[in-house]
Amino acid sequence: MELSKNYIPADTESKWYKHWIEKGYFNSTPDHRPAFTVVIPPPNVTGLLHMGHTLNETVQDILVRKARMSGFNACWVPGSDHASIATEARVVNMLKEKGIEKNSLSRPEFLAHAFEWKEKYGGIIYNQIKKLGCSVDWKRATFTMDPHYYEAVLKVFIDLYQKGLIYRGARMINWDPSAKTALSDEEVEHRDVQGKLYYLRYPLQDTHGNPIPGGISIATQRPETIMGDTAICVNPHDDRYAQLRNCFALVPLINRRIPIIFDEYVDPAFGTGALKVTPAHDINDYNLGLKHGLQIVDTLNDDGTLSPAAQIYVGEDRFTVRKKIIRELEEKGFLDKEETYTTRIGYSQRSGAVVEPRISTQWFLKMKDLAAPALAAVLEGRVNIHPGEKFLATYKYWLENVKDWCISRQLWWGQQIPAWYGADNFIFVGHSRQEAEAAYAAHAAAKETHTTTPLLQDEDVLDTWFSSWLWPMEVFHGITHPGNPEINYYYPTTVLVTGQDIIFFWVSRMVMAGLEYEKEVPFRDVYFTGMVRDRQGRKMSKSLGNSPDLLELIDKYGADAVRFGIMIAAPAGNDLLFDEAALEQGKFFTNKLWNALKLVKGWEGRQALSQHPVQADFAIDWFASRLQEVRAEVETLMAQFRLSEALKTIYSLIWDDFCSWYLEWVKPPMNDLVEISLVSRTIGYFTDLMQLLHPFMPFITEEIYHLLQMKEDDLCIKQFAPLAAADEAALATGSLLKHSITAIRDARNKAGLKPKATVELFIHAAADHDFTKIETLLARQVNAASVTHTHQPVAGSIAVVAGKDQFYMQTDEPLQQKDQAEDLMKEKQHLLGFLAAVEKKLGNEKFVANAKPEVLALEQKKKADASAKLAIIEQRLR
RNA sequence: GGGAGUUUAGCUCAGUUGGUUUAGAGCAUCUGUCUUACAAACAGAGGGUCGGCGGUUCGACCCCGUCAACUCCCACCA
Repeated sequence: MELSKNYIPADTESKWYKHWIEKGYFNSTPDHRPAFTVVIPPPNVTGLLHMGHTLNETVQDILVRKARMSGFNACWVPGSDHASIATEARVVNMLKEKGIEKNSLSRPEFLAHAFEWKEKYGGIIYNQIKKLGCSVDWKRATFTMDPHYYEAVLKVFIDLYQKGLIYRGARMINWDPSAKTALSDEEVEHRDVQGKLYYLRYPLQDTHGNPIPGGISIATQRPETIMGDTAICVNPHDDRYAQLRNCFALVPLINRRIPIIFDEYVDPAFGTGALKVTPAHDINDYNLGLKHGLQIVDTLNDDGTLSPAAQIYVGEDRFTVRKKIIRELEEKGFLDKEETYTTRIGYSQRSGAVVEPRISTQWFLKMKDLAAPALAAVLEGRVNIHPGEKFLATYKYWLENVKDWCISRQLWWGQQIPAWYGADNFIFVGHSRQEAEAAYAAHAAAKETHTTTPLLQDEDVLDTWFSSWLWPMEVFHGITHPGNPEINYYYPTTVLVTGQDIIFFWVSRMVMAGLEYEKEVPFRDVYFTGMVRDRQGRKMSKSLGNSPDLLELIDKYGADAVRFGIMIAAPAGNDLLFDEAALEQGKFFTNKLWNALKLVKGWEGRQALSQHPVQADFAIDWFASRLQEVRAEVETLMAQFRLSEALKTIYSLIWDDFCSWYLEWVKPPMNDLVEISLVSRTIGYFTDLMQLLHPFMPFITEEIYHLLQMKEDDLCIKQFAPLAAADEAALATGSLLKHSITAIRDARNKAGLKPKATVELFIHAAADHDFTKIETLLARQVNAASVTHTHQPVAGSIAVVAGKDQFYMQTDEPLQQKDQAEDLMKEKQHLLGFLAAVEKKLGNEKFVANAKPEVLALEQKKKADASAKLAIIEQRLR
């Protein structure tokens, strides 16, 4: 057996992963046990796991493994999302590289290419999830375009349509000219951009059509949209423009006559106080247009080029036109000036293109009635958000001000909208073409029309989130087969772990869908992980190149170290600053575990009965209690989702308590025989520690567990024994022992004793301190030839005051006591000051009157302890 | 513009209803040591006026006010 390893080798990792699957540990079927259900936030099917996913997946695996080991029927459902826009964009690019244009293909042909792509790249994500050790139930893997899922999405669409919640309407929407699709507000990212503000001079005409000299100057960032202007707007209280009532302006270059309108919306202080109104290309202008009954001139095509309505520059790209038109305006004297200006521009989150506000016919979902119960569920605590208050306000605000959801997308990759259109404004929404045709025929019969216009299905697909919001239900077929045993058993899920950035896209909408279709929230707890940033605090992004490759990291450090590194630095809900140094620490930790294993395994060949009758007894008792004490702490921390702290606690238990204290206390001298019970007890503790650590670092713990037990069918991943009570007295004595050893070592160092120098130790212990159990251990740890209790200072010795105890040491080696008097004086000063403060406090009537009894008792005890210590010090100084 | 959050050692963070915390941990730094599981270790050391100011209190990292810096979300003025 090779024990000196850096970290667990990759083949061992995959060996255990396979073994767990074979033994069925990841599988779940409904049974008598309570369920612990987690559904994975499905990653984009063609994506790669980035560090944000790694964090999320690790957190979920920790919770799931912990629950499984605690006796729950743990079920973690994996899956992936078809991610309509992002995936379609990638498929289109892939086809373009092959020289195939999307619009040269039929819809089925394109979908065939897309599914082929999905088969090829969809496995990458799953492979990464495996490498990370995620204990998901692979049999349940779901894709949001699986046949049953597809059906569920349509069913919900039809149902909501029939309930009157879905409607078709013309709206100003966010248009992505690159993907040629509408985007929801949430899919638009606003970024500050240095732009230019152009001041254009529009000629004016009075009510009779005569020119008014001078014209009017108007500021705009988008000179290419002037052909869509249908009014000039000024503030009615702006004296500068009061005389322009009923006058007209002429759009430069095309000389279209447009009215001057008055509205308080315009801020007189901004720009020139006059605004050009382009209802087709700006949401605010659109609203103004509605209010004032303005004409709408749409000067753009769906790909961002100018339409014939623009009259000039037709067919040229909007940004090219901007450059050209400015030149022309300048040449023709319409440009007054230009200035630099910082503005916020909307970008498509999916394609990166600059979003164009545009009027278009889309499908919408009314949100108001769905939002109210979803808000109530959270406010009433039926869904608990972690960490606490932080996201509650945002969630509340969004739901209270929710707008209707634009759910149609002009794409092919996704669930095609089950709506059919015929002549005579016939619209049918239903499950199949047959149904639609029957309805169409009936419609025609009723109207007595004999049209030959064919029935056409809506070309658009539904927004990806319109499928994702059913995720916690449909992974258990809850929509397609309501009330089936699985949905009844697993729903609501226990906890959702996701990034805080999709609280609106996904979390709130899942709550809505869950309440609508299961009459119950989809999850009890939501744990929001922070954003993963690099060590300079920058977002991880492809463009910065600061997002490390997960598989490379696993290759370099091992999956356990990656999980350790990412968890140790991830405070709940706060951003995580990713630093490879933390992964290194994880690797060092695994190394420490190997070394401890090496020590314990080394004992196996030299066991004997009763070689160390007394010496290790206390240590063994103490560690049993210490282990239970920390397990209880870890339970509490994990119940509060304070995973990072739980890991730190376990880390310290293993490194400090187990390795540095316990193993040192019980370790027999080299080549000595080892008592059998010590070996078995130590192995017992070690395996317990492995089980405690297992949710965080599954591979190494399983491997070490196996090497300690050497039993094929006994795995670390199994259920963990229930918590036992800790012996308080043993814990207190253990602290006393640690404390004493530290204090004595400290004094030895200060006295300049050699590390191996032997001393004689005299203890003057406080009344409530019992050293009898630990004297032998203490003596060994500090190289004391003998330990004696004394009631007198020992002449010519080194004295240590530690707490209420004092230790004296005598040695044959020369002592260097030079610093001692100084140290004691310092401590005396400090104690005097402290005592004065306590006495002042106890002398304060108001304090004594108001303080709780236990606080008062504490102060009394502090005073007594400090006085006792002071007495000892004074005795020494004399 | 509106809202939320953060600010404690060089870095990342703890600090639980204000009272043994004259503020703790890990990492990093420095100094020793290859000591019999472990130099990927062990033994030491240095490092903070708890963002600034003011207030409440016998007592404030903790409560209140104010200012500052940073982060995020929402809305968005041409």
